[in-house]
Amino acid sequence: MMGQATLKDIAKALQISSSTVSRALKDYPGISLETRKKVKELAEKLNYRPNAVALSLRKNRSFTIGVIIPEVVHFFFSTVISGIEEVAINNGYNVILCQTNENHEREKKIVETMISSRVDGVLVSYARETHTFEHFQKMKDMGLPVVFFDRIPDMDDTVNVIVDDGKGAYQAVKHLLDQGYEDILHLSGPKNLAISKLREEGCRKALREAGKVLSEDRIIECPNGTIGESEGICRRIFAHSPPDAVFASNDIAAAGAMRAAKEMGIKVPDQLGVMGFSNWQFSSMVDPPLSTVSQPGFEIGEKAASLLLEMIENHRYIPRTEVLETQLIVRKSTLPQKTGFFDFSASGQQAGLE
Amino acid sequence: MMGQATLKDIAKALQISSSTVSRALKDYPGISLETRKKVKELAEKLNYRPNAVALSLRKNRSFTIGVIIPEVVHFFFSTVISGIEEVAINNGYNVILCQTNENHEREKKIVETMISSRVDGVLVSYARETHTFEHFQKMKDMGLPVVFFDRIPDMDDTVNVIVDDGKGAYQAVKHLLDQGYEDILHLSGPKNLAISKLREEGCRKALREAGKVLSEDRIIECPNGTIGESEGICRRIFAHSPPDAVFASNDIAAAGAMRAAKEMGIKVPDQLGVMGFSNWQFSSMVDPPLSTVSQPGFEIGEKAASLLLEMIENHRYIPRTEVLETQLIVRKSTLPQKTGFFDFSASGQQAGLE
DNA sequence: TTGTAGGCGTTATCAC
DNA sequence: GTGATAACGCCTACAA
Repeated sequence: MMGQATLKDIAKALQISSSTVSRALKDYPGISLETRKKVKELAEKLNYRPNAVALSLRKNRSFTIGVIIPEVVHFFFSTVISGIEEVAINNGYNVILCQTNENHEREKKIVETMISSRVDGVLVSYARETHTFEHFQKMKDMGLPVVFFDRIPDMDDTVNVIVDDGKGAYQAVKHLLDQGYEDILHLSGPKNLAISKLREEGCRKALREAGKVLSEDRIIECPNGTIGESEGICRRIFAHSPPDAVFASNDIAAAGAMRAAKEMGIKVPDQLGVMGFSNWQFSSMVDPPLSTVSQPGFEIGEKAASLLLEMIENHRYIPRTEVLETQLIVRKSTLPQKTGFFDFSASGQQAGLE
Repeated sequence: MMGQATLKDIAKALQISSSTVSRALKDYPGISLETRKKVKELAEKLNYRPNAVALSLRKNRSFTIGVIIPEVVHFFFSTVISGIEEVAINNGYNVILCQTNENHEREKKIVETMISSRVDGVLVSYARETHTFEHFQKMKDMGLPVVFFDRIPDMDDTVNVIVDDGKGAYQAVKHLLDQGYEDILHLSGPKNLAISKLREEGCRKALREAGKVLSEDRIIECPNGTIGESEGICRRIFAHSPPDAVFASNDIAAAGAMRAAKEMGIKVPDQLGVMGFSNWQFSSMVDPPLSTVSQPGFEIGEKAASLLLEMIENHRYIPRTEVLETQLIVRKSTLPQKTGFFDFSASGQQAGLE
């Protein structure tokens, strides 16, 4: 058991040169049938597998892409990864995965190891803590292809893939208004993420069109994004000035609002409409099922990976931002009795999963 | 932009040999302070990063471990990955991630690329479709360290990390019986997975101790593990011979049972107790919150990765199976009124998350 | 204190 | 048809 067999091993055993072995295995022209046969048989017998590391070194291409994300346990990110993986594997690439846990220092270290590992390109959704982008700039300056998804940085000439958060939020809030809800509380995400701003903006726009304004005390930041956080916040607000609907920047926050409502005896959806964002797996399972805005995670991953492979193979790229559409998912949490449970007339909605 | 700087580049620019550069950068003894300084400055300026690929080739060590799992979107697996990553990154290893999507052919291909990539070791939870293990045996025969987790194969001398599924199931069913439920329906997982058998066995044992038997029509397989599947199955069964409790092999199936019950006007937990397995993220958010058995996913990942690194660094190993404990999580779905909502007396339970 | 040479596994190039 | 050689980037005996 002296490790993996190499071309040299086969060559030595067969008393031929390793270049011949290499050619025989790849069916190059100009190798006698007999040699080819002998080589292939021995290779099979010795369980020969080409050494990808040696190949990487020689070709200066690792056929590996790096993925930097906050956390795999987020349903959204795990679907994105599936999309990335699908494209990668179909094109002969491996995926190296690193999680920042939303930590900036860790992110910087990860960038270093990505560079060292000589990945052919990197897909990034940066950490919540990240406000400066020199580490990513460095990769770009080295000529390493980078595609940002979901969270896009304040940098020049990047390639990005996002969903139309503004429009998604707009549709969500418009739906709430269409259902007759009037006083909307917006639970927003971390202020430093562009997606938070865009969702807030979409929310404002829908209200504006209805002749309303989102007053400052009707928009509350949920920086941590835990269910406990939003539950606490909602409980306080429901106690002194209850809204009649909540539009949360993500489903977890929405679930917190539902919990608070339940504990305080506020009926969802009749006394309070609740709308989330992201369509987490649990959203269709809570009671009442949660209306939300679905983001095409798998497609984002596919798109981002495709763009990256394109950049890698073409050695050049056009800076741009690809915007994918969200989809409003209307469930029971925003369908008060008065408009009827099965009234799906408002706008392009669709029933829940499965 | 001629790619990454190499030792040679620095050497040439400084008119010294690349071995000197190498030594200077690593603070080897016997390099003049002056040289060292010059080298380090230039390295910094050129943004030099050691080429991990070259290192891998030379040392015959890639400092990369492979992870083969069915799907990242499963909450359980994503927590396992987090545990693996944590250990890996803290020990200077990268993680290559591949999903089988429960597909056997894909799994075999993945094993090939893992071998080609010269990963230093592999962590595996194999596909549901997989019934033969030659591909894993091949890795083992090549001397490639492998650790199996959660789903362990029928192979000799392997290293495994699992949870005590039998005991977890036993505790779960015992709790149901303690609560006064009598007629228990078991929704089991795919029959070919050892975990399914163990959970079923634990279920039987608890019943046996209570002087009952699990009759054949009270154990139903849910091979796909979707919510729709179990919902359909339960609806049929509830219609002609309703049990008073369901013990599902996973939370998704349990959620399906709850849905079926809700649609048929069966009250959970008073008319039907529902117990899941795995403690998915959504389990605490459904209504009523779902009792379940939590598996320490993160710890499984940590343990499996630690064992693997140990095997890698020691070049030898002792076949064994590490068994981690599950934890019964009692929530409202198995606490009928008659025993009181806050009666946590039965056995070592604990309240839900957050 | 520094340089030289060889090799990790592969393949492209040139030579016979 | 086949072989020898060099090169990818790095490290490390061994030499000087």
